[in-house]
Amino acid sequence: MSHTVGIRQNQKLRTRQALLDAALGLLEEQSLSSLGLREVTRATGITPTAFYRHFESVPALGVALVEQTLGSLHGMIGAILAETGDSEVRLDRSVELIRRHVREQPAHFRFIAREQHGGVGPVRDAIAAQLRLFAEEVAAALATEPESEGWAGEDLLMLGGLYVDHMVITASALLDAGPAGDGQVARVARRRLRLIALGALHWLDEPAQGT
Amino acid sequence: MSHTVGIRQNQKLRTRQALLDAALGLLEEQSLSSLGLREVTRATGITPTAFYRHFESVPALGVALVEQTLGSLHGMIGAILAETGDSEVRLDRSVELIRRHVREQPAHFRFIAREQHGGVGPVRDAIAAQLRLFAEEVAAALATEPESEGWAGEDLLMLGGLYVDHMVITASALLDAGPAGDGQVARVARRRLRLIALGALHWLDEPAQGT
DNA sequence: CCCTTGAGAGTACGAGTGTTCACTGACTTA
DNA sequence: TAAGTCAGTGAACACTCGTACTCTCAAGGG
Repeated sequence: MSHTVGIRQNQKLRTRQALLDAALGLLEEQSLSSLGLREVTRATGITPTAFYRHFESVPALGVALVEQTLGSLHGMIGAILAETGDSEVRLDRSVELIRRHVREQPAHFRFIAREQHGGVGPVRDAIAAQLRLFAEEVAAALATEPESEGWAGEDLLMLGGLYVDHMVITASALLDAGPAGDGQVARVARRRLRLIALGALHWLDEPAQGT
Repeated sequence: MSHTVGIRQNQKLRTRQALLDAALGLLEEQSLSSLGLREVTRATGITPTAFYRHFESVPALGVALVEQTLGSLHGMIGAILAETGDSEVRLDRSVELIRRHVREQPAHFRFIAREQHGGVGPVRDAIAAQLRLFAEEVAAALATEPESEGWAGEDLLMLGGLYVDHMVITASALLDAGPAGDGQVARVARRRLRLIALGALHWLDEPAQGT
């Protein structure tokens, strides 16, 4: 039939995914700018030349990896913020959710943390674009809540970015701590978020002044 | 005389510094894990072999670079926090100070931002150690202020770390924005810090609960 | 059923890598 | 001033790297 995916196309996708997986594994202990094309293909089990059938370069593979890693997390934000309940409880849930994700897929988070400021321009840009998107999603979610009444759009985006940046910091700290010591990290992360939420609660107490 | 530095020792220090400077320059567009020993010596103007007279490896050079870069900033924190005046004014001064430093030595800050989560373990550790030291210095400075009365030591450290992490984020954002667009970045950074300070102000409003 | 397509193999090339070695020659010190 | 120290040299080692070729051969459309 015409609509079947096709054995061939299917196999190509599997190889492509194998390349991405192998690269992610290798990136646990080095950064993208030092990752060799041959190294990736060797770990995948294909010839160096075959790499070009899937990506035009290693940076291009990096960008694909960013989109696959962060793209799958977009639903998460809505899910957290849609939860009803005390903001305190919600923050605790958020931290716990991050901890679980970091435990389950450490390599993905390490990759993002590492390449966010890494040496490969296109990958940095791809990550920055995704994180900006996250910040906007958080800002949009916050806007629907009663506590955000009277907030300027710019300030909502500022707060969204603040939360997103902290999620990244937290993920990175959890990675560094490892499964053994991430309890303490999560504890501090909760307090940090609580302090920020407290600041947001009193943001409109006095009229904004200055710049 | 016996106490003169000596032409020889002096020249050695100059070459060592030339290696550090050359490396820093090369690291503006790549990360340490992809920086070659030959590349550095070529930019310095010495033979690859001579590198070993100064550092035992490229990662070791990276660690030296961290200490030189962050070590020189330790005085800064005390200077800012010792300032009297409104906390609002003080935060603005802090952001302005960072902006000036980033403008003057962009390569240093880019290096730290890049290698904080980079692929070279010893360098990551060196940066983490320095930043932890900064957080402790900030916490100690905060402890001397009347607003911090009643704060637990752990929470002071949490707040210190929060400030330090934000300084790093701000520096990185200033770099990405460039001299042209760093006004907007500084503006948002001020608001972020203001919100955090506001949260700290109300931290003791209600008794701490939970973990 | 044959013919086109395309993922992957295999080979080869020049360039770059970290590291070792014996060496030179200017500085230091006794 | 003679002996020793040591920063830097230059050649050679055994790699790895990205990329350009040609080639194979199974899948899929006419």
